[in-house]
Amino acid sequence: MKDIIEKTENKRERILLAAVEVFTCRGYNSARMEEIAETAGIGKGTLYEYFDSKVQLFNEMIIRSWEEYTNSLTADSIHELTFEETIREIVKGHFTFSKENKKLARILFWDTEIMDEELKEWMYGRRKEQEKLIKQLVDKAVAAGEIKPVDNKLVFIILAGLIGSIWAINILENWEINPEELAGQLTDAVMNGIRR
Amino acid sequence: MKDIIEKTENKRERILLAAVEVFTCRGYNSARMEEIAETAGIGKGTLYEYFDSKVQLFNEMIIRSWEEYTNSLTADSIHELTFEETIREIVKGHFTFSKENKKLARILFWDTEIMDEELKEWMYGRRKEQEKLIKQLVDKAVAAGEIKPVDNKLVFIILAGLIGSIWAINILENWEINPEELAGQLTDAVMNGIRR
Amino acid sequence: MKDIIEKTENKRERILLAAVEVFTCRGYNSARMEEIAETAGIGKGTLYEYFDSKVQLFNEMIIRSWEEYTNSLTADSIHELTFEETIREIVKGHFTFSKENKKLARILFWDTEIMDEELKEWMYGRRKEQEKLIKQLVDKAVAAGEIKPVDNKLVFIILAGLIGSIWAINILENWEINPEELAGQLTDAVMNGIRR
Amino acid sequence: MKDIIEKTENKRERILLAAVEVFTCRGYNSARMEEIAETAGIGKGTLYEYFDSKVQLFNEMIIRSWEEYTNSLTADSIHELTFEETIREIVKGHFTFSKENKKLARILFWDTEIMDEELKEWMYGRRKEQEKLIKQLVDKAVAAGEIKPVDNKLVFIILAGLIGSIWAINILENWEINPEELAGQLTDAVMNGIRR
DNA sequence: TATGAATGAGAATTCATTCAT
DNA sequence: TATGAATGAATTCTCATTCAT
Repeated sequence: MKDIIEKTENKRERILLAAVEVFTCRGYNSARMEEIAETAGIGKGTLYEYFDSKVQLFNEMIIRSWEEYTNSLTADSIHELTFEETIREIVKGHFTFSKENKKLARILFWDTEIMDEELKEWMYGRRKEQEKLIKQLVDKAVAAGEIKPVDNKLVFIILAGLIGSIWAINILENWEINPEELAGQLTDAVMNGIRR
Repeated sequence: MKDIIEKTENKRERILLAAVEVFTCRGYNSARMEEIAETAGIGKGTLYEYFDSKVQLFNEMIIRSWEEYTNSLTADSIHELTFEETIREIVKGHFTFSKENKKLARILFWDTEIMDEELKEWMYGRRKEQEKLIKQLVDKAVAAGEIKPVDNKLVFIILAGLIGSIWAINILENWEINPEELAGQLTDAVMNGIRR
Repeated sequence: MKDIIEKTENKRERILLAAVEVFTCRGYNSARMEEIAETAGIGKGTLYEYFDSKVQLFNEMIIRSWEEYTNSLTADSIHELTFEETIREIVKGHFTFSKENKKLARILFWDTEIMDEELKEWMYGRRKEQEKLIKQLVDKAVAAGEIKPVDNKLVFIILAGLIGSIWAINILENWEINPEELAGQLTDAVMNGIRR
Repeated sequence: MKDIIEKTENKRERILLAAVEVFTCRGYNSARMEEIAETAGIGKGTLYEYFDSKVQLFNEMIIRSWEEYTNSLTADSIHELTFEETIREIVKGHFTFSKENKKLARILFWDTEIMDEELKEWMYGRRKEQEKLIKQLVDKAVAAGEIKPVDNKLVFIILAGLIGSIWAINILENWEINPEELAGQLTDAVMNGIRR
């Protein structure tokens, strides 16, 4: 991480990278602006040339991280896949991201305490987008006869749940499982159920 | 809430109720001991007659709330139910509790950052208990031929995910859904899958 | 000490004994009224039935202890002794008291920080009394030709100094010396000097 | 004092000077960090840029003051003096320092209660150094036949006593005496005794 | 533009003292 | 008279933010 930060020329970029590092390690409240500055290799005062306040820096960091996350999810090929394949890809992508960015994932998906109203609203908007996307997928799959005519909101809940659960497993334990394999099993369970 | 606190005679109880109120509204770090005292209708110093520190008060509040939660889940009849019925009861119970204790539920199930090591360990133990319980249910159901010979850890993940997801939905929106109905639909999806 | 306190019937007395115990162990600032109450075997509120405040309790304790100290010094036979014998008795008496009441001695003779103006003045008066006494002894001895026609204030300084020094030695180290012997040596030095 | 502080450019220095002022006037426990800051003419937070805590500031102040004290004592010519002259110089030096730093002297030489273990040990070491020095002087003087073959510890006690006494006289009264004169008289008494 | 020394508002906690019982 | 639960003023220390250089 240090190397990446050091190599980055753009100051704003360096600060954001340092913010990820420090906020995820310490949590919002325990993170010190000074440490962020040090990690970015700049002076404390310089932070305030690029960001108005701690909370604004945090918000921008979250927004940036979220964009990285969604970029990592959206494969170009997604439109040509079946519903089942799509679900598998989404679960796998999320799991991979969570595995690589354990602590960031927690803040991103669960630490609502530290968010101010502005960020909460922004986050709500993003989640709604996700929800809409999933619902479209479901509706398309239902129309195509691929799955039962199930409530699309229900499917979203199930998927969001699985995804959250994966994070929890990921964070609380050190479960060494292959993203590919887990995605396959979960998708199978969702598609076919567990009844004999 | 105010009325309930005012009616409570026992001081320790009043403080714990006030703590739930303030910690859940503000989050741990933004919660002020003074506000908790005011909410409890007592002096600031009195808090410290009953609890050693802010962190201890928080921990006791969490532990107490968890116990209330588990008490609300465990129906006496659980041993006579089929696996499917049991799952439905668990989901319903969790949803009901989460609906009634929205903000508490977030802290209880997701805000692990603010917990100190002691509390984290305690919580981890409780979760392991839950996990064990679910796994036993799964194994029994598999043995009885009720469900496929599925990995019991996988089922736990799925259930924990659904449960977490319900909370998220619950908190982010004001989704007016009947616990009974939701529990039925989710259980059906888990049992039978969504494939046509 | 505990036994003595327990045996004492008079409440005021018990509190004063407990105050000596706690103030000398903890120092004024670290002493807690609650601990004094506990040591005295009474309720915290009861302290305030007998003493107006912490500082007043401290003052009364000091005054009482000082009286005990001076009582221990004044032998009845003092008027029949020579100057040299008197000095020896005073040094010995002080040393014995300091040995038995190490911590009390420090507070009594040196901890002026914690004294309020009232107590400081009282203490000043007591010291002046001592000074006057010594000066009278010196003048008498000079008149009797027992010692050189030395400035009586100087002798007081020397004696007070020796006495303070004894306490310091006493407290800082654990010097195992016989009061009798030390008194003899010091008195000899003072009387005859150290020049060969 | 105020002027000296105001003239001092170095912040650390200003704080130490202010600390002497406030700690000696109020005593450790009654001294407020805020008052020290005000006296130093800086903000409260700035104190903590230079010193970690109240106790650390106090310790550094003591150590610094002690060094000033010992520097003031050690004349270069001390090795060429006779024992009697040396004693006279030491007493005079101590008296001069005590006169100029009345309240500081009390804390430095007598207020051991408020010192934490670390500082107590440091102080104990310094005192042992002094003791060793005096003992060497005594042994040399005995060997040279300058004084009686007296116990060197006894002489240390006597000297330490005189020195302590001087402070006490100094602080409790406003005795206007010439250091030179007092040193002469005391040294004479110690050397020759007071017996006619 | 970059800096970091200086700041002071704000928070947890303590404990002498009060007062209803 | 005796009590101890309740109190809140007072204190240390933190750290985001500012601003002179």
